[in-house]
Amino acid sequence: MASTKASTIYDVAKVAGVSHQTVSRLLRGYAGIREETRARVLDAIKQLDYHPNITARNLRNGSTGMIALAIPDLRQPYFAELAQSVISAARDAGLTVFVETTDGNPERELAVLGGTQSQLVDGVLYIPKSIDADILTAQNIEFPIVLLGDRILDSQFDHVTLPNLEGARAAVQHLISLGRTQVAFIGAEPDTDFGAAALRLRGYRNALESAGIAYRHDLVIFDSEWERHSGASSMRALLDSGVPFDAVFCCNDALAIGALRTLLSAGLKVPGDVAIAGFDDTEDARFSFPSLTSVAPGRDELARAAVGLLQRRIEEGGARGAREEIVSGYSLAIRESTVGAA
Amino acid sequence: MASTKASTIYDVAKVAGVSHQTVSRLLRGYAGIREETRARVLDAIKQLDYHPNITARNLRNGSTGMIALAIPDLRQPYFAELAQSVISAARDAGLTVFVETTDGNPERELAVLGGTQSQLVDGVLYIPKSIDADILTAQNIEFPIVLLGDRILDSQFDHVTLPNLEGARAAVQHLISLGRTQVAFIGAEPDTDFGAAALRLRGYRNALESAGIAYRHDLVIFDSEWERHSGASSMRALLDSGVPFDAVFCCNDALAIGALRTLLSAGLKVPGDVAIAGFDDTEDARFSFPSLTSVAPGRDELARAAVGLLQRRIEEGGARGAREEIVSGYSLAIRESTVGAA
DNA sequence: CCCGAAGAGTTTATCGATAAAAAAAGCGAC
DNA sequence: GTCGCTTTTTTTATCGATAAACTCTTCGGG
Repeated sequence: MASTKASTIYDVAKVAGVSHQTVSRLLRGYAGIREETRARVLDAIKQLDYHPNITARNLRNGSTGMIALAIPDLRQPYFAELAQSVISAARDAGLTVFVETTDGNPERELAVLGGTQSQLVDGVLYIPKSIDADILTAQNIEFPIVLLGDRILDSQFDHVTLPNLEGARAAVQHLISLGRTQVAFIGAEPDTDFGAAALRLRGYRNALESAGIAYRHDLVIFDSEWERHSGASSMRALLDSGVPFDAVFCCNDALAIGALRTLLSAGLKVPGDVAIAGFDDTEDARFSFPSLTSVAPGRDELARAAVGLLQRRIEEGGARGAREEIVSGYSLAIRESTVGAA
Repeated sequence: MASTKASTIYDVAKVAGVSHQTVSRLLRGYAGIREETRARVLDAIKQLDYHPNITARNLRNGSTGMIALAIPDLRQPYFAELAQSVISAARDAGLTVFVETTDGNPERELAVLGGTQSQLVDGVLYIPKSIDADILTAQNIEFPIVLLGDRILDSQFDHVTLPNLEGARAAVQHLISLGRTQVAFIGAEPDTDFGAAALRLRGYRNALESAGIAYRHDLVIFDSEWERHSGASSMRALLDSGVPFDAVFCCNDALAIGALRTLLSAGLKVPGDVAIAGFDDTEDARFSFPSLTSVAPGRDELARAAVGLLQRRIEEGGARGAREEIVSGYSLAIRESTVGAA
């Protein structure tokens, strides 16, 4: 650490009566060292409480064992939980993570890619929010990067994403199976055919279709913020529109929590009057009242896959293999907001 | 970045036709450089898109511009929001943060202090959970460290904490001002006179006293987890005990959210039958239904203070000044769980 | 008895920056 | 024109590790 003078391999070497190189070799598991010498060096290491200086090693080796995690905002539970999973997965992989929050701000999202600290890390795990594929491609990125999360667009980059379509379809099918026929959708995004919103909307339509229910524009609410407050206003808008509905699928749990709040404060019963389901299975979904039915992507699995993929790319060095796309599995956590007593 | 050969100070020097030292000096804002030379160097820097190698600089300077944030678990909103504030504050201070999650596990909490990466950072911002002052003191820590958060114990270290007693007192006074007289307390911890739980309990007792209400053991529920699930079971326990109560103060919002859920699913009206207040003012408190009255510590202020203090300690080097203790301000966010219509 | 190969260590160069010392250039005064 | 002083620039050493090249034993074979 900065404030104390730590011992170096030279100190160890001096104590052990060998050259620094012998120490270095031993540390890196080099075979040709006599048993007696090895013992002396190990002894010196213990005696001096020597720890290799990572910075020096990094400088020499050119790699740091650190990855950056670019994430919009830890205040949102979905991101916080994802970050936690990534950090754990990275630790298991022997990497340390360096969290860079972007606020979903395009400028800051870009800054991460060119920023000062990008040289400190071996690669970047990127959870984009407002940046789209074209901008990203135009950046001419020449280091390992893996995109992660729901808002992944078709791009040249490796990415790890959620079963958007399938998950949404399963949730909506569940709502329909309860006898609901007027299922609203909150969280559509205008003007995109790609991305999580579009895929989840497609899953919703798929489910309607297979149940023989006609798709209706007036049940689809646009909302590209996907936060609690926007979910609350979107639901307000839906209620104000006067269009009758008996269920809602929200693109994520934050929207659902906000929508749920609006429903309850409007005096409606959930799930009596309106059943509601979300996506992400964040922890707050389990403790709302009624608790929230939600699509649960394998978050840890996702994080592990992303870290693993990034690590492979780092090891590959320049030689880039074909782009990879990993999609996690999912399950549907059914709770009170769809099958409650109320 | 690892995969591409970045240009160095020597490359810049060659292009500009000067020595590397001239470049270095210019970069560090040294005055004695002729205008014409300066222009040539700046030109070369731009031309080569040169960025200084941080690792090399760190090795030479002995400092890294990075701090570690040791935090139990990002999945808990309070920690996630605090982490977000710390990261922002650090960025403003020109530091980058390196998040280390400990799961509140004593072993891992200790590991952070001796761990490999501790040499990578200039200091540590430590949010302890299960570790106590004695253990920490015994660690013989010889680098800058600042303790942060609610669970700060009396110790030899600098720390930045919340107005535990005052905040709790204000919340309970508010409950009493609504005419509630049987105010329960969830989140007490056995066997401690220090720490947030004890201080908040004292605040609770203060409020009762000044209102002339007798303190009653049967209204105080022990809970040292302070999580949603434990809040739910603590409330369950309180209800099962049969002790009548018309208000609850919970030591944090997570407990309150869990308790709220139990109350509502037991068919009680909030705040009609029971008013409830929490502590932390996390975002989920604002979107529960009813929304949750909560003590709002100045989280950003807290984070800024902690980062600032740590930075000062880092700059001081070994020469340690007197221990500092900073307590943030607070306000009470009054919401539906105490003054709702229901 | 000398040569070559293998084994065990040591010396020297390097990563890319900063710091200190040394050298060169510029400039006014005598 | 050159001495001395300041300004500007270059040279050399250093941070703590790794990599490559080199030295010194030891030992077996011809």
